[in-house]
Amino acid sequence: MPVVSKGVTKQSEDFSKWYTDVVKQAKLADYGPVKGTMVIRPYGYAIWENFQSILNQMFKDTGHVNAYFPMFIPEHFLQKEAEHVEGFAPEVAVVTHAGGKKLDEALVVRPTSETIIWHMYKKWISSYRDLPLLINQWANVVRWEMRTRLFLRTTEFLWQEGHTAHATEKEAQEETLTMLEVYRRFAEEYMAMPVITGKKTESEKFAGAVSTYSIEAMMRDTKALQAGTSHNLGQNFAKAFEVTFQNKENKEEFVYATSWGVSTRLVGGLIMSHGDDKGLILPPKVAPYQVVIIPIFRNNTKELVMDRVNELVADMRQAEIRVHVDDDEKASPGFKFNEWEMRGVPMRVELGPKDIEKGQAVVVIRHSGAKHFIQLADLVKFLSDQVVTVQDELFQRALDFREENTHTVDNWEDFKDVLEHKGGFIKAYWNGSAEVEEKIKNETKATIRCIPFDQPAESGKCVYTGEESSQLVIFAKAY
RNA sequence: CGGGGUGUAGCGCAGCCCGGUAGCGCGCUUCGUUCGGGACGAAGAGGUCGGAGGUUCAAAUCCUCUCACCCCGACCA
Repeated sequence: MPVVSKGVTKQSEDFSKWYTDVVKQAKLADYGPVKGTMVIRPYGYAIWENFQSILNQMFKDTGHVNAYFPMFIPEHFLQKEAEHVEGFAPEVAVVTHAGGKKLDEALVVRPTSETIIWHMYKKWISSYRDLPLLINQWANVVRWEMRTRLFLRTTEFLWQEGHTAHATEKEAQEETLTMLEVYRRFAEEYMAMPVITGKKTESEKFAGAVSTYSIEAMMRDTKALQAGTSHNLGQNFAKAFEVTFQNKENKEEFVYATSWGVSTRLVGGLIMSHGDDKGLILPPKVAPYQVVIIPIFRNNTKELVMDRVNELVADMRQAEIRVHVDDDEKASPGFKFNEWEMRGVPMRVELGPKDIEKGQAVVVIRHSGAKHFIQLADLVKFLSDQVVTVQDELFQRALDFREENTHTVDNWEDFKDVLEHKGGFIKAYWNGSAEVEEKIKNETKATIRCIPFDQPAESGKCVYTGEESSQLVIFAKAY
């Protein structure tokens, strides 16, 4: 027999390769024919759909409604906000020809929708009574990035973008932080992915924003992933698009804005937060299948086993457990065990004639490998409990991992040493200078991920200059 | 845009240096035996060798041009 590679590359060998192997072998996504594009396959899309339905409810619970704006934007719209155009111009795709002829004005394929949305908001807002306007859209956007990676950075990606308009600066700031908190809860409670919330530095903020906030997660190679952002846009877009309203005092004023978004990048974050050398590990709350049943039978025991399996499936569905039965007779049980472990299903139930004789089933937990023999009568209850337990354990495990790989340093030598030999997040004081931030980036490739909300009471010394500084920030190499 | 690589069956690759009948593994189809940690046997199907041009009696192989994708870097809510 020739040596055939089975499974995925080990994380310790080549994390990047591991990631690509998992995405492809677990059938989450595939490369599209155009550079940087991605086909999201049904199993990957099912994860995204779970994200969508949970987030959508959270948006509605915070007062937002959905709408849809066109993907084509007149080129001059983008130029109305100076910082915005500077930030996005290099990466927009532009349509110059359509309908068989050259267009009078080229059309930009949206890299984000602020401009077209604020063009419309101008028509819709005239009084304080029209505010706040709280709209979200689920859409695709296109950014012509030079380097792409499946889910993490693709030429076209799916996301949601919230765009809100407010009468006061205070309200806009509250909205910005409310949505960041929605993202934090989603990441931690559903994706089991611990995140650090904080503010972006001036150089890292969104093009056109007054301030940007983000949630930052640590991947299993200890690199950082910006998993969601929320921007306070101040009056920048209102001024660019002349969106004013009359306040209660009958005075005309520019509207205050926010925007916030998360994308299919979150799927990449999910993969890299929990996976191991066997492949994907999915938290139960967002897994397409929470349980996979592997029936084990021969011809003469098929009916016996499948009857029992069908009963169990009905009971599990009753209990709202997402269950899949792999009754493919072409593949052996051993093959299926490996296959579904690689695809990250949180729990596996094995049921064969021997089990039925004993009135039990074998349950194996994906992330721990723990094996349980459970009486059939107790099975649904056990699995329901495990949905919660596994979810908690995955979060705790990811949190422990992040803490183990977060280092506090107070001088430049240690900073370089830790970054080179240990990696991970570095907590250090920073004097607030963009110049210093830039130097650190150039010398080490580490960037300031955020200025965490969670700040110590006392000040410290800037890790680069030694100056007394009040801000403790998170440095890391990032995706 | 710079550096490196790869285009040959659905996927992964060999063949190219040294021109002469296009091959291997996996997958796929059919049948049978299997089935509790990646089963086995037998019989099959499947190819404009990325594209264009050139050299030659003859090109996957040599030459020229070209296109695409991947990796590293620069760049990047």
